[in-house]
Amino acid sequence: MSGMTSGVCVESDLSSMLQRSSAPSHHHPNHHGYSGQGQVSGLAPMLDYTTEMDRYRSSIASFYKTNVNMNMNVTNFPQSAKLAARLAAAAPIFPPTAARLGAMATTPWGCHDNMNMNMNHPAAMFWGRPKPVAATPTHHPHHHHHPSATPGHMTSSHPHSTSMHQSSSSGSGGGGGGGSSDGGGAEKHGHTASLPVSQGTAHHHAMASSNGNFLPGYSGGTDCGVMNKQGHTHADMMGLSEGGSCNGGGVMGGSFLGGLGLPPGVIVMAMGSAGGGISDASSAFQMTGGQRALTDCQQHANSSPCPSSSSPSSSGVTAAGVSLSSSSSSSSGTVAKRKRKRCGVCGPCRRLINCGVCSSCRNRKTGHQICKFRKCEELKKKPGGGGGVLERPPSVPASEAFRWFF
DNA sequence: GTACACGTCCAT
DNA sequence: ATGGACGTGTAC
Repeated sequence: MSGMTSGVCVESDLSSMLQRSSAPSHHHPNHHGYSGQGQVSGLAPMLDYTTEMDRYRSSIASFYKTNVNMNMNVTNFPQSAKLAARLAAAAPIFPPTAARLGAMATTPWGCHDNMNMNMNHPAAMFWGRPKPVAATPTHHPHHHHHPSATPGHMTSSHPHSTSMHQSSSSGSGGGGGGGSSDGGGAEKHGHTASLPVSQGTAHHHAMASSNGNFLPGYSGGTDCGVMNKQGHTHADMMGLSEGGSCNGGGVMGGSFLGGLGLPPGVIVMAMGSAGGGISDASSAFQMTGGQRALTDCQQHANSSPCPSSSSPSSSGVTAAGVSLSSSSSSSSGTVAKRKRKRCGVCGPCRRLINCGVCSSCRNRKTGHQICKFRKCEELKKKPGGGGGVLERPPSVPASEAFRWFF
């Protein structure tokens, strides 16, 4: 951010300079100790110009760097990104609209920028054109953006740094277990590699950012494979993104917008599954999610295709997501605060074997914790999570279900 | 009863 | 803020 800020700042500086090129006085005494003193009134402008240009260039560079590293610079456009995401999620059938709206949302926002340029909007709008928000609607062609993953992905997913950490250290170890190798090592690699904006489609990032749930072991033949084809393994591959995964919304936007990608029919069908074809999705979950996949649905009761109705296994769980089980405390009217369960569909959940090297594995007896690499993404988040009714609608269900179709 | 794993507390 | 230890709920 600082880089961006400076970039903006410089830009204004430069523009102002250009406007009054001959003006000996500068309003940036900080940058040039002598400039403000008018000692070399004749050369000062020239020197300043040069230095300013240098700074200008470097700033631009840093700005780009920052943006790219920020995962499509979404963080710069949280509002629009969210909006777009929501729209996409809300009206998945018409992603173009959502996308467009998302883009629109961006525009005014940038224009609203205050004089302080806190948010660097001007700069973002100008320099960031190739990526950000536009990102939401534009480069969907290839990657699938997860509605929730988009905003704040980088930050929120950072908790992962932990696992990433481990993966790198234990690296092969983590994946070693199932030969899943977890791409721990490839992670960083992906980041640096995808820096250039020149890549027609910044799919690497988007992909990665949205993805996350994919452990190499599972990634085979899945939608996200697109990325693999690129030969890049993104940092988030370890299952970073919250509920990441190549989600439906993004995919749809992409396929519809770009006209490429998956057959519309398939997409529609997939989305339908999230709501109507629940059974399909759930079965998929069951297949790979493990025995608990079904019961886990209690977490997503709000928006997910919880197969509770069809799964007797989930004893005390109800469609409302509220525990009616006689067991737990719900002594009076207070909603029981049941233990959350694994979502069963995220990357970690789908992982079947323990790494055997993480602290949890090593201290299994005393730690009572599940392998770090198997720790459900959902459980890593705060329990409350703000209800997440709108914030991240179908983080797992819809998107995850979607995934199974590719 | 046992094993597993989530939630919480506490140390760093 | 992060990670470890422990209590305890849940499933078998």
